[in-house]
Amino acid sequence: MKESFIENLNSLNEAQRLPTLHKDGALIIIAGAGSGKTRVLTYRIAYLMTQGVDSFSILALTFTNKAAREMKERISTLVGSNESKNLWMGTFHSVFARILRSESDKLGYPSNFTIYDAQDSERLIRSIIKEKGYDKELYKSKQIKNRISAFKNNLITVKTYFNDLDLQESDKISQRPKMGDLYREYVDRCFKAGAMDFDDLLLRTNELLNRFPSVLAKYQDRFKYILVDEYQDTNHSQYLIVKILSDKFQNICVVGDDAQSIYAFRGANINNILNFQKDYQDTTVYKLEQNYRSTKTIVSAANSIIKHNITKLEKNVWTNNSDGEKIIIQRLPTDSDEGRYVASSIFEIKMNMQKNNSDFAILYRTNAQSRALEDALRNRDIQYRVYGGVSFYQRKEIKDILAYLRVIVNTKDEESLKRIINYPPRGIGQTTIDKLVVSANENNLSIFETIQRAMELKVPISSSIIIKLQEFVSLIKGFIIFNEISNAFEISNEVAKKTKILIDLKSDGTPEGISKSENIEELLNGVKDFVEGQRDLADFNGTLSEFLIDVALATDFDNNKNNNQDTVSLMTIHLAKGLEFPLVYIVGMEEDLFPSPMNIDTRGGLEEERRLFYVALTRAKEQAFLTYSESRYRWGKLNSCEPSRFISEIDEQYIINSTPKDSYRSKPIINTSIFDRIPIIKKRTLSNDNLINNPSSTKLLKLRHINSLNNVTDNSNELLKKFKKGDLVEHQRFGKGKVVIIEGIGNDKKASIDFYGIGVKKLLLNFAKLKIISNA
DNA sequence: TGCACCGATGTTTTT
DNA sequence: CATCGGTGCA
Repeated sequence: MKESFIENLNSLNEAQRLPTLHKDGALIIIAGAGSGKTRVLTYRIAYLMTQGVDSFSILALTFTNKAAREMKERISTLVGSNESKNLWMGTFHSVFARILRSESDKLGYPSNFTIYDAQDSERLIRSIIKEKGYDKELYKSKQIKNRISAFKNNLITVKTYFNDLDLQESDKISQRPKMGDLYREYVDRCFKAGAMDFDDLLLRTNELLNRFPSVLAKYQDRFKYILVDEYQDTNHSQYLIVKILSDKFQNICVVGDDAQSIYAFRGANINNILNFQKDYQDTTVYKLEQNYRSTKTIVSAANSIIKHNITKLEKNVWTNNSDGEKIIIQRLPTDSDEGRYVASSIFEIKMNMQKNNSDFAILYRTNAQSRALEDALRNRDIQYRVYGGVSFYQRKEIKDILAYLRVIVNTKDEESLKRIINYPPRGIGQTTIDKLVVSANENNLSIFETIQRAMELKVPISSSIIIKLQEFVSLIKGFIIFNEISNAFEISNEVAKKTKILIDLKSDGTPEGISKSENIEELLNGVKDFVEGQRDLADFNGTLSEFLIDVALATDFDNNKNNNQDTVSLMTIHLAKGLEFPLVYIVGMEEDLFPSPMNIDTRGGLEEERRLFYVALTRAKEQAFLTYSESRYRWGKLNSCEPSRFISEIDEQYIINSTPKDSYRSKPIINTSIFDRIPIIKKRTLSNDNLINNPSSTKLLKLRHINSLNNVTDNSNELLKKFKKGDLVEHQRFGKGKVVIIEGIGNDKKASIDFYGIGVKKLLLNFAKLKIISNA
């Protein structure tokens, strides 16, 4: 084992090997994009273990659970799975949720505390605002939630808030004098519900470590070596946890890249990495500057972008890789054209260069942009997977089942209880729930207790409804008993069956119902996998409460369904951090979108957007494509757009700016995609000498030919083909209107029509009863 | 109380 | 455009 590991060490370069073999003390590794920082972390942990450090004493904090899992796998191949079994690796949130779980009694929490996700928190805040009768225009639940989150991430407790006149003053100025009350009530209600939100997992950990010296000593002694990945994205709360835990041994290794700090909006403090040397005396600073991931073109282009930022650590990222292809910049008329362009381009590159779907990623600034891309990929029969967005666990039907499970584990969980008390409908309406909430708060009881004691508490509810409530209580109590003798899978199955949720959805006949029931079945499979997967782990039993913690902190990447399928990846740039793909499309390169308009008023905000662009571009190994549209649907309305300022910040020698003919903008888009008419890399063949010798570019020359073979046949009836932009039409219900745009193909062809006095409607031409009055 | 429909409203980014 | 909350009727 050891010999082969030493051999492996030789595969590291000098800059990587030095921090890898640096055993004790504080070290910071400034790692440029693609410089192999994960490798250094992995090898360093393995090295520590070969030096006699027990894996039990190592804590590694990563940014995603997926990163932790992968790293752990690699370590176990290096040193053996038995040796690495006890490593503590995971995100801040999941590691400290685990610790809190075993120490929660000290803080007055049940060990089965519920973890509220962002949606739960917001719902609770909304209902508090409503109960208190505050103006919901002034107190927007989302804003309140963000503010509370910011308080927590900066360790401003309710008490601190009320001791801080400046804070209170600033809320008064912004017309929210009740902010403090809301904050207090929210914290109170979470506590009563036995619930922690995401920020609590960090805040309460700080509380735990600061208030209980024995607990602190226990974990300080245990974690003799601490490693933190993506240190540039830690917030103040996380920073303090790391600081206090590492205080005893000071064996702390942080890895990060200030140029890739992109989470300021959730409290990430770039100063944590900039000031690391001040926090630990005798810090050794290492820099990884050689990029192994990308072509010279990508690396240089990315450098030319980040150069525009003032706040940064100096470093010089370089590569020995080949020049590679230039970055293609493509302008398009609309967002659906953008989708078609990307889909066609992927299709053709796949054909000509023997690429798999999984070699491609499409990155965007906002989740909402995925739709047009998905439509286009589906039309081309290209398999894809969208990461993030509304994740699996946030779907209504999933959250409903999970709400049952959460109540079973913790009956105080208010949000979950409200969710299921009348689902499926059992005659318990909003008024009843409101009365229960009021009574529960008056008597300092949970809603579940209040229901059971409704009579003696004299809650003004009719006896017939009380009976219904009792039935609900018995149902839940039955589940609780069942759960005591079952694993997570058995109880989940029982809930889905007994409540009839699964069967009702399945038999309602609608496609939505079917798909929902399938999702629930998938959830059940997931629980099963969880139970089976945990079996060999010593400190896990596959219980429901373990599963719920896992689920609350799971992201899309952790959902291992379809993981081995060959799909194009679609995700936001944020989610793409840490990943790499041979071919990357960055779409929506427009002002008012990227950079986000919310972030352009301050230098710091704009610089963060620029770092985001830097992250996006440096995901690409071989080639990057940037696209922007001249118009885009937003909130159902067509808006015109300008190219992003970031495009002009890229050094011109690295790009090919493909500008379509002026004429094609005005042409109606009918029957064929415009990309069947316009060769994708048209400009390349004309203007770029040094690409001619490149074997891959000769392959690309054939693209035009393939294009013509790939026209999509339009099987819609003849009449439908006649509609075009500008036509005056009449609809049975909406009256007269003008065709604004036509999109889609075949039976999917749609027309957006501006009806007089009604507005723009999008109609499926196959179904809409439309008559042409006059042609454009 | 439940359900169907309507209109208002909102989009950064996520653990 | 999609979701959500509110309203009004059975």
